[in-house]
Amino acid sequence: MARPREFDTDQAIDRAMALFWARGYSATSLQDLTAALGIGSGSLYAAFGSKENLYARALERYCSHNAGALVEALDSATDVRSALRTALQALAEADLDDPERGCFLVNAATERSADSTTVDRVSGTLRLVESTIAGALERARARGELSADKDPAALARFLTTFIQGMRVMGQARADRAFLESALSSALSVLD
Amino acid sequence: MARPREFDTDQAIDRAMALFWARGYSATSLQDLTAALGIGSGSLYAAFGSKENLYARALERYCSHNAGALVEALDSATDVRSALRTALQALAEADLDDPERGCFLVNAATERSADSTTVDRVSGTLRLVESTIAGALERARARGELSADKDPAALARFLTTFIQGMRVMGQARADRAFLESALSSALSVLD
DNA sequence: GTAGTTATGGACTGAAGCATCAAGAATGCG
DNA sequence: CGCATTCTTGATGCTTCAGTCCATAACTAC
Repeated sequence: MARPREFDTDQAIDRAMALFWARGYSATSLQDLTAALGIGSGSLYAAFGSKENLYARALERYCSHNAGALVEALDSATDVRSALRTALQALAEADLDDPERGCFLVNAATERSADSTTVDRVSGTLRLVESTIAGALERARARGELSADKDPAALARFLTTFIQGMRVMGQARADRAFLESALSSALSVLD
Repeated sequence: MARPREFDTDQAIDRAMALFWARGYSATSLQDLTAALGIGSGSLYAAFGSKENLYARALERYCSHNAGALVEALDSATDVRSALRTALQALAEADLDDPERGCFLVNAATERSADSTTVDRVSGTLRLVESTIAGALERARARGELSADKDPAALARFLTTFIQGMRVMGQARADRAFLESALSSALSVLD
C-alpha cells in the first residue's frame, strides 16, 4: 500500500540503546543517533517521534531484556544460592568488561530522575526484580533450602538494593576482588 | 593591588554544586550557572577556567563534605552498629526528602564515567568511605563488639557497596519502609 | 591623583542542538 | 500504468551551547 520502511525498527532501537547506555541521554546527540542508526533525521522522527521517545523505547528494551534474563534464571533455579551467585557474578563481570557503560537502568535512574516516564520504567523493573528474587527465596524456603526464620521479602529488598550498589561500584572502577568480596558478604545473609 | 573579586568563590561553588547535583553535568548550561551564581560568564571563566573545572570543584566539595561527615561519625563512634545505622538512615532520609537529586557522587559516577577526573574523585572518595568503615569495624572487633570471626575489611567493602545501592533505590523512589528493611538486612551481616 | 592590575558584565562568535519540511522515491492496488 | 500512501534524504530554521573579548570599573601602591 505504501513505501515500506527500509530499516529494521528493532535493530535501530538496539543501536540507540547502545548509544544512550554508553553516553547518557543528554550527551547523545541526534547526529550521533542518525549516524549510528544509518537513517536520516526525518525517518527517525517519523518512526519514533522524538529523542525522548526513542530513549524510552531503548530503556524499555534494556529493562525487559535484562529483567527477563534474571527472571528466567531464578524461576528455573533449583539451588537459589548458586543461581543468585551466578546471576550477580554475571552482572559484576559486565561491569568489569566495560566499566564505562555500567548498568543502563542505574544510569537512567540517576540521569533522568526528574522524568516520570523513566522513573516509572526503572521502578517497575526494580519491583519485578525484587518480586522475582522474593519468589525464588520463598520456594527455596519451602524446600528447606533457606532457613524458616528468614524473611524472603525482606531479603529480596536487600538483594535488589545491593545489586544496584554493585553496579555503581563497578562503574567506579572497583576491581574483581572487591566485587566478589562484597558479593560473598551480601549472599551470606542467606545463611 | 587590583580590583577584588565581588563574589564569594566558596559560595559560588556551593551553588554550582546544587545545580550539577540536581540536573547533572550535561543538562546544566552556562546560562543556568551564571544565573544561579549571579555572575557573568567572563567572571565565571576567569575564576574557574571551564565548565568541567567548575564541575570538578563542585564534586570535590561534595565528596569532602559528605565523606568528612561520615568519617567524623564513625571515628568517634563507641557503638559501631548504631553509628552505622544512624549514618545510613541519614542517607536514606536525604533520598526520601529529595529523590530527584539522589547522591551527587553516584550521579557523577554514572554520568561521567568516561571522565578520568570524575572517576578518580569518585573512586578515591569510595576508598575513603571503605577504609573508614573498615577502621571502625576493626576497633569494634578489638572491643569485642564485633565477633572475632568477622572480617572488617570484607564487611567494609560490602557496606560501601550497599550504600551506593541504597542511594540508587532512593532515587528510583523506593519508600521509607523499603529502605529501612533493606538497611536492617544489610546491617544483620554484622551479627 | 596616577599607574598598574585584576574583576565585571554582556555582547559576540561559531558550532551544535532538536525538530520540521519539502521534494522525490518506492511500494500496492485498481 | 497512474494513484494514493508512506518512507527517505538532507537542507533548513531557529534556539541554545560553551567560551572569548573588550570596554569599563574597582582597587592598591606610590
